[in-house]
Amino acid sequence: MPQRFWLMKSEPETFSIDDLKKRPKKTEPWDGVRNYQARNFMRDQMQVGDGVFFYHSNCEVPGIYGLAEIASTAYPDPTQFDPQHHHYDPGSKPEEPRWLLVDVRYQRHLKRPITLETLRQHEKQLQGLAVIARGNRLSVMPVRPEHWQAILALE
DNA sequence: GCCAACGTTGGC
DNA sequence: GCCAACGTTGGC
Repeated sequence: MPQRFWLMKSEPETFSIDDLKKRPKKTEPWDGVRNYQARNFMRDQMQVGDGVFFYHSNCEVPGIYGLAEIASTAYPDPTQFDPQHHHYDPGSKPEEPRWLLVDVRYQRHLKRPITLETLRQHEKQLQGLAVIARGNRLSVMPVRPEHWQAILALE
């Protein structure tokens, strides 16, 4: 199967690309996804080695700040079973987990961020890129190979 | 199955 | 902090 590409959002105050770089093995379980469409991408399509744009959302300058890769296939997100956890889901049972995650491994920072504003400036070239679509709220979204290349060329 | 109310996301 | 967009919930 050919390599796929993804864009994954994180609020940098919660977990930034710098945090990912500091993790043991530079790898982190991407927990807390509680959206079925995003879960299905992880469950059905993500493969080890897929490319990831690490996107900072809900911050001063939203945009892509670094590159990462998918480091595992999907497995159950343990935080869904922890009553103390912010992402606890009382409706999910261990024998039938509702929510999954993948491990994400740091690759590198971009020389400078590719901001949302920059992406929008290239909307012609990036037709269909979900992150610049109006009202889009998905935290995990696919990036077409031609868009991946075009965005990297903006670095 | 409809749809109003509500909660969350996330840019600005 | 505002608020538009949109997903989810729950009454009917």
